[in-house]
Amino acid sequence: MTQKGITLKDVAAAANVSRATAARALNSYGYVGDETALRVVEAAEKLGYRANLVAQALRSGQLPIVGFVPGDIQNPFFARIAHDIEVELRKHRHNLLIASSEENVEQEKELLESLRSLSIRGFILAPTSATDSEHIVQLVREGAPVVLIDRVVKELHCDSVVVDNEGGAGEAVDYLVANGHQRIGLLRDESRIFTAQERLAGYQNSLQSHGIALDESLISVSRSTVEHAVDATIRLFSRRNRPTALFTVDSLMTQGALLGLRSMGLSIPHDVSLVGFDDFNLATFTDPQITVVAQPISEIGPLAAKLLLERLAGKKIAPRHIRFPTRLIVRGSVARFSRR
Amino acid sequence: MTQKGITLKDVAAAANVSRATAARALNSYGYVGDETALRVVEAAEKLGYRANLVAQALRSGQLPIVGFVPGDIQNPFFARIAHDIEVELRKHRHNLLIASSEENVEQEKELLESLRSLSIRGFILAPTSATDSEHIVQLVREGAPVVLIDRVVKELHCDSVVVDNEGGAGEAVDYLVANGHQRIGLLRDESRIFTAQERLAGYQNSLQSHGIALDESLISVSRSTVEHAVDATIRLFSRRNRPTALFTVDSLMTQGALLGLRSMGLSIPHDVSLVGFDDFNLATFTDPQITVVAQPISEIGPLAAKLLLERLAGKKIAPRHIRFPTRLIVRGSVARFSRR
DNA sequence: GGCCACTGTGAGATCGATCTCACATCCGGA
DNA sequence: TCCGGATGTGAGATCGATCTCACAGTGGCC
Repeated sequence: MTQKGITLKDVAAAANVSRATAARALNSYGYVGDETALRVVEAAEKLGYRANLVAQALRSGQLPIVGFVPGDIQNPFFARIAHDIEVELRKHRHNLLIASSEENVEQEKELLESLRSLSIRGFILAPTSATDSEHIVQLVREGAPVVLIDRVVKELHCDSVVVDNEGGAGEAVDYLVANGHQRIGLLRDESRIFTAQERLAGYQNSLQSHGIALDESLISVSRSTVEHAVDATIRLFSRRNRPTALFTVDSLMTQGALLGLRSMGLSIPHDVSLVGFDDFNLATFTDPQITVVAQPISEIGPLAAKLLLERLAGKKIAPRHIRFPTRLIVRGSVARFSRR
Repeated sequence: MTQKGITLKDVAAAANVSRATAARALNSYGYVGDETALRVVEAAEKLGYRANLVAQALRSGQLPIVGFVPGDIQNPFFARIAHDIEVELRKHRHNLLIASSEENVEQEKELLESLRSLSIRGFILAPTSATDSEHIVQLVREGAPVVLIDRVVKELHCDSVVVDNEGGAGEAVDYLVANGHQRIGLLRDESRIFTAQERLAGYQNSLQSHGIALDESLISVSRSTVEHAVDATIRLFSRRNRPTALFTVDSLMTQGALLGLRSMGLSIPHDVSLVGFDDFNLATFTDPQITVVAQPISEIGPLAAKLLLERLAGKKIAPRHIRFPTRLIVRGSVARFSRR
């Protein structure tokens, strides 16, 4: 019903040769007479023969499929990366199977389990947890090619492509300090995630290097969704001695902050200065436009795909850990702070 | 290297039975002694046996994978749908393989070809072209389960899930007319795409029903990207007798219009009123917020997945064509027009 | 007592592509 | 003239799970 079912056998019969010879002719290996080869190729064409990849996979043990497990495919960051990976894989006749972990470790484990029994060739993975990673370690130990993106897992010997979260966050805070801010709020997500930890560290380091004491009450934690970030923002700015500036650790939280501040009647940058991590299309549509730390998002996917394809091709070298620099894009959401 | 390689044979050996019996015990069919079954299950567990899906697929002719071919995963509309489909499929132990056509018919053809040789079970497809569809017709004719979303192809006998584009566009234009607008511009993408045609028709019908003559010079065509839409907007509003209101056919074009109008110093809704098709998160971040025709996006993916799964389960009924209504969300981007 | 239905199990075939091995030819050089 | 290597081709095995068929017990019933 599903497959028309023109198999190699049919082609061989049509060309009056054995299956072995037909295979040789079509895949050009071994000895085949010119005339025979031609006959086979023509028969294949006439019948519309397409090799059954599943059968090939059974022999070779591998399907031409790569699994991508992002935190959330709806996040434009991952959607972009998925797209780029797919383009790269297509060049090598591989397909991309996307299974979103929804930032849930248990789901991540289940997904990897199920992808493994599919004989998938390799994995590109944004691990949900920086610590609960035994399942990934196991995967790598068994020899499955794995490339980590966006986030890294300690003690894991595989390629990774990440961004300089600490440096980027530091640069953002430096910029706020340079504009006279001292009470700088931080809106961040749960620390389980690797990037959150690094960005927090960047924030702390920057403050410290400027001799500004860390004030825990300026840090607000929430889940990484627009809705939760709105609440966290309101909480943060409802206290008496509120921050004069805010740094948000990802684009969803930046959006939440924007909405939260607006609902409180606080204007940017007059009342509050704002810098967000991760550029997003919305940032240039607001008034004022939002100053952000941009990630080189267009490079992450293609590079991750390339690293993985090299592994698939059998490259045996030490794991490579690529870390891209970030870039501060100054727009209009930061104002100089002067004691009022 | 990739698979540890515990096969049914190993389990059978460990349990001291034949492969056939082991299979019976694990899949519970046919006759197996209670004790034997227990022994097999225990052996399987101890060895950590997982059935090789590729081998199963070779026999059954089908992998537990569904292919999704959207116009572009980076489009939040499709990203959301992809996510919803995936969730639905996961409940039935199926995986989702995403291959973006990038709105290119040739690429769409190639992708479908390559997915077919993968023995994929079914397809959810947003066809790039309303007319060049022989390849899809062919697919359906061969019995492959196909569900079309967002767009429909004429003369194609398969399930589809779309939105009332014509009605939605009509409602948007009605609303503008009700606010006193007569010179209503249209920013639309290439007509090859089904939704574009329908939305254009809605625009035309609405004007006609209000006795407003169609003015071709008020219609601007561009590719559906923010950048192209910016240019098209500027072109449209540079002419002497410019529109007092604008209707944009998708969210990318709405964004382009926003940027284009801003760059020309035209303010919304003072100088130009705006209604867009398709709600998008940015719409509530702008000032004023944008009035849009919203699609019930959260229902499309799950329904498409359900229809497909029913087909996979063997349901043999006439193709179902679901068309969801749209909803006008009035925000602040439309002002009453009074002759100045 | 004998026959049949029901249970339980294993040998081998099957899915489709590919690979190994064996068997033919054919040719040139010794 | 004979031999070894280079060519060309096919039969059959293989990958792993599953299914068909055959076979062997066991029990019940006439």
